[in-house]
Amino acid sequence: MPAHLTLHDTLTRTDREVTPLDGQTLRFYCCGPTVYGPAHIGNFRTFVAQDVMRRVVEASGTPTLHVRNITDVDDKTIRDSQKAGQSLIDFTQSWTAKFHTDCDALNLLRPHIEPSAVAHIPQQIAMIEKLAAGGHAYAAADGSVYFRVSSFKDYGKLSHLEDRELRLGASEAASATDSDEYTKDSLTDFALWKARKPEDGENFWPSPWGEGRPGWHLECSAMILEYLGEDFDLHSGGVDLIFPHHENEIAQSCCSTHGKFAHHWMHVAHLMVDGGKMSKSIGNLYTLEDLAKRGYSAAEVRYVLISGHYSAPLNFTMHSLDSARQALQKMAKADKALERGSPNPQHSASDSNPPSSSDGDSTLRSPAADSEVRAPGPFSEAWDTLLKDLNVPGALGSIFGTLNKLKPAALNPEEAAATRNGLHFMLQTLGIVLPPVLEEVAADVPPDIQALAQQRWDAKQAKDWATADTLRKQLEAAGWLIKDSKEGFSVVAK
RNA sequence: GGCGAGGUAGCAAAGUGGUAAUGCACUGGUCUGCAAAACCGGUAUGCGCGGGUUCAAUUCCCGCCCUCGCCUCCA
Repeated sequence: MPAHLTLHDTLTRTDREVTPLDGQTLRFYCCGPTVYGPAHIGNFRTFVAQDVMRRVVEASGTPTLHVRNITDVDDKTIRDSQKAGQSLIDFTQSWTAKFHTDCDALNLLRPHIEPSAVAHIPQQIAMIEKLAAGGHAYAAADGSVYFRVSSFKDYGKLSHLEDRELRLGASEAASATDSDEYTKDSLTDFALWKARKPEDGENFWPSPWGEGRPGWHLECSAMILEYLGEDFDLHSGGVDLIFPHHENEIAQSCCSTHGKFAHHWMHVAHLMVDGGKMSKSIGNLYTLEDLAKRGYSAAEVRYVLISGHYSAPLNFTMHSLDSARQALQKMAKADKALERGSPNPQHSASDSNPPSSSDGDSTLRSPAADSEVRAPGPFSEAWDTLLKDLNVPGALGSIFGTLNKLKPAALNPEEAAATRNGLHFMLQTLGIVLPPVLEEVAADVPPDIQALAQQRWDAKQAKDWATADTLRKQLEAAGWLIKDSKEGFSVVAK
């Protein structure tokens, strides 16, 4: 199989091969969540795309070092922890735990390192000192420290805003009247260290410039230096982070080291809901919990999130979740047919795993559990498609196309086994966990329904079609479907 | 105003200089007493609009319209 993934690079605006600088391990950094509430599916779109990227790299034989931060100190975490009457640490830790629960449900591989901002204050202060020594930072009268954007000639290269003119829009007009902002030499300068304010409460740290807290952009630069060094393979985040966050990271890092910083930039487009942007006021900011209440599993959500190319906006709807459910069923059925057709079918995973969307991934059937899943087999077209800028929707289409062509039920044992291995390779790479096939047995059929169904079966055996049909309609009206087979019948919720 | 992404069947979404994957939905058939499942088919002469280049464009070029994002802390 082809060796390397090709990914679009935001900086050079070209598709480039993703290969490790050190020839061994792909080291990459993802901007993580700010933990002041549950993450929504838009946030998760980015994390899922990054997860697929990592899985593809690993599936192609390259180990990874995945670092993703937890932002646990900023205006929102401080504000909301105070509202909740909790310490910042307690507050952010509980939301971090929730984040992890959601990540597990979505079958996201845990980053190898997940550093938090408050745990790296000294590293951040050290970086500011370096910047100040190099003439890139200056302290304002109130004790805040700013980065002098004019001191970095490459500022704006990533976002291609180098020759932009600052327009004084509404938000800027507002911030310009903020006393904080008056202390900056230039409107474009950004905070490295924010002086302590009364509303910060207990949340401040000592520094050479007085008490305060680090600016948001700084944590990523400092933690990248700590765990990945001066330059590393790839940096990723949502498109909205290109400016100013990533631009500022580049400025901080390049000016405080001699490194080249990230060699590749991957940005994930936003998720839209019902054709528009998500917003709290519209009430379309869904969390996994919201969707679980509507009966949708995290696996179904994941499928929807990967069903559009990461670089293009994706429209999320309830119908897309229904569609995902059916698509997963289709895959699961194909998998089952392949399993039946394979020689020495192993213990049927689908039999041993209860249908559950709320359990952690450990109890779900994961192709990752199969030991010899290493090659795409008949799905090489899908695999090749995936390697071209992570074309997941193209790969999914190819997988179905291949399944349609192969007719899983008609393969000989060897072909079935090989096909199943290939399918699992692809599923594992996409992080798709197949659901149990919805069939026959419905555990919680009420006794009266069961009795009616039995009557219908008896009538059918007596070839009393009229009675049988009447009873079937009666059951359907009550919300139950009858499915007959040669041996008997089953009742399924409509 | 600047920068960026996108406009492909009812919905979603790939893709290509040579006439449109795939999933959902819908629909015809086989099978079934009838259904369900399964299997075999069908469903965009068309890819935002108008020009241009070309033997040939949805795919390249130009112009225009529309949607979305970013333009200081939002994945």
